[in-house]
This record gives sequence, structure tokens and C-alpha cells, in this order.
Amino acid sequence: MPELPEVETIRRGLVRRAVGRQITKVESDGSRLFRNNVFGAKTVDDFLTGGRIAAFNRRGKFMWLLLEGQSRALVIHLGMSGQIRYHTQALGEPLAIHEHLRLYLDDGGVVSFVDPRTFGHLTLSELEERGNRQIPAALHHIAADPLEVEWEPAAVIERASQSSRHIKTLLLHQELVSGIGNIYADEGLARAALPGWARGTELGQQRWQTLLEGAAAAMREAIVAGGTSFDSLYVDTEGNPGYFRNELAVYARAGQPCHSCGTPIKRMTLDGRAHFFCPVCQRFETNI
DNA sequence: CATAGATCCTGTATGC
DNA sequence: TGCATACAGGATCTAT
Repeated sequence: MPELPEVETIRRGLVRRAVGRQITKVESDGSRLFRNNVFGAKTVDDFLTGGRIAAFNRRGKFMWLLLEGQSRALVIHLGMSGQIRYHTQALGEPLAIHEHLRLYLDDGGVVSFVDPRTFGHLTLSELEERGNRQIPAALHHIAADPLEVEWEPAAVIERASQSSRHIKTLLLHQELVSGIGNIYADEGLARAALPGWARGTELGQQRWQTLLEGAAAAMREAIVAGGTSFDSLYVDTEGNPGYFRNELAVYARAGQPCHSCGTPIKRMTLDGRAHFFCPVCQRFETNI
């Protein structure tokens, strides 16, 4: 569910509420979220308990928590239904349904990780030098996202132009470019006036550049709006929805008029996922 | 190696 | 109203 703008909104909330705080107590369950740790949730509990939070960093849809003086980080992925909430006061019952991790902070605040579908991850990983920054080793295969300093569109375009896959599927491939999910892939395609089913080899450098810039612009604007909410599944750390839904050009707008030409937006299934597009504005002509 | 497809889960919406 | 089915913002593993 959460893509780059939603993860970034949550990260900013955590930075504001939890950086500099000491973790006085940890509660967790043994859910699938901890599956990548050698001793499961126990390993994560031991790591966090007593630590002081130094930072929350992000690459694409992955976020990680750093503790002062530690060479490992807690990598957090929200999957399809993950949510992180902050509460100024202790909650009543320990661990509500679908609540898998709870951190008690030294100022009385509480950070709570909730995930009904448990497609997310909470994984400890050693930090590694990568370019100018430290990235958890577990994310070695995740490419830079378009909002990073390390972003190198030329290299991405070079690779993408050699693939026969659909361009929308390439946008969703986190080893090529990270952070883009189904919403911002469709919004980027709409901005670039391209249909998702064109092939990577067919675009050429210029249109690839326009497409990547379109997706990046949509994500930048979505961050300003606090992300995209369709229901209560996505809210920020304070429980507030994001308002980018009002600015979507195509995503989840099947049957509604295109903002630029009035034609009803269409929905199709492409490589197993929903794809929304304007059949008039988003056309592909190989001789452009 | 690159690609297509199945798979992990629960909650909600839709149709009969 | 009740029940069955489809679908959901993602990433990873497997088979070809």
C-alpha cells in the first residue's frame, strides 16, 4: 500500500516524534514480520531495548531506524497494509489485534507498528558504505529512488531501454528504480502521455527521461499533500490521511472524465495489476 | 540471465 | 440478509 510519498510522510512523523528519545521498553509478537531475523522478534527486542534513536532514513519504500552507537539498523517495510502510529500516552491493553511491535519512549510517547496482512518486514541488518551513505546490507539489491542525491537517471534509462518488459512493470521494479508503486507508476505514465503496455526497448532515451521525471514529480507533489489515502489503511503517524487523492490524474478513476480531454478513464489488467489510463491522451506512436 | 506467474495474508466491496 | 468471490497501495521465490 504505501509507496515512497507515504513512507516519507511516516518517516517525517517519526523523526519529529521519536529521534533523540530512548526506548525504555519493547513489546512484540512472533508474527511473520520478524521472519528474517535469526531469533525472530526476540532479536529485535534485544536490539531496541534501552537504545537511543539517532535517525530514521529511507530508500524507496524501505525505511530504517538507527540507534546511537550501533552498526546495525532496523529495516522497516510496510508491505501492503503496514501502518506506524504515534501516541502521546501509553495505550491500554498490550498489543491490540494486528499490532506487532510497540516501543515505549522515555518521554511517555509510544510508537506502534500495525499490519493486518503481514506482508511487511522488520529486519535487523548491518550498515554498509554505499556511495556517500550508509545503507543496510539487506537493501543491497534496492536501487536509488528518484528523490535521492544518488539518483542517476542515465544509468537507469540505459538498462530500461534494453528490456522487453512493459514500461509500467519496469517502473515498478525496485532493482531498477525504487519507491514507485502502482499509484505513482500510473500517474507518471499519465504525465508522460504514455500507455503502460509499451515495451522498454520502444521508448528511446527522451521519452524514458520524461517518464521517470513524471513519476518523480508526482511523488514530490504527493509528499507535499501527505501521501494518497483511499481509506483508513493509509494514515500518517498522527492518524491523519493524505490528500493527494484529490490530485490524481488517472489512478482509481475508472469511468471518470480525463481532466484534460474529458474521455472516461479506463482500467485494465496489465501483468497482473490494475492499470488506469486515458485512452486518448496516453497513446504510443513509434515514429515520434 | 531475463521474464512471467504464483504466493504470502486479511479486510472490504461487489454480485448473486 | 447471507454467502461466495474478487480485489487491494508489494516483494520475493520458482519455473521456464
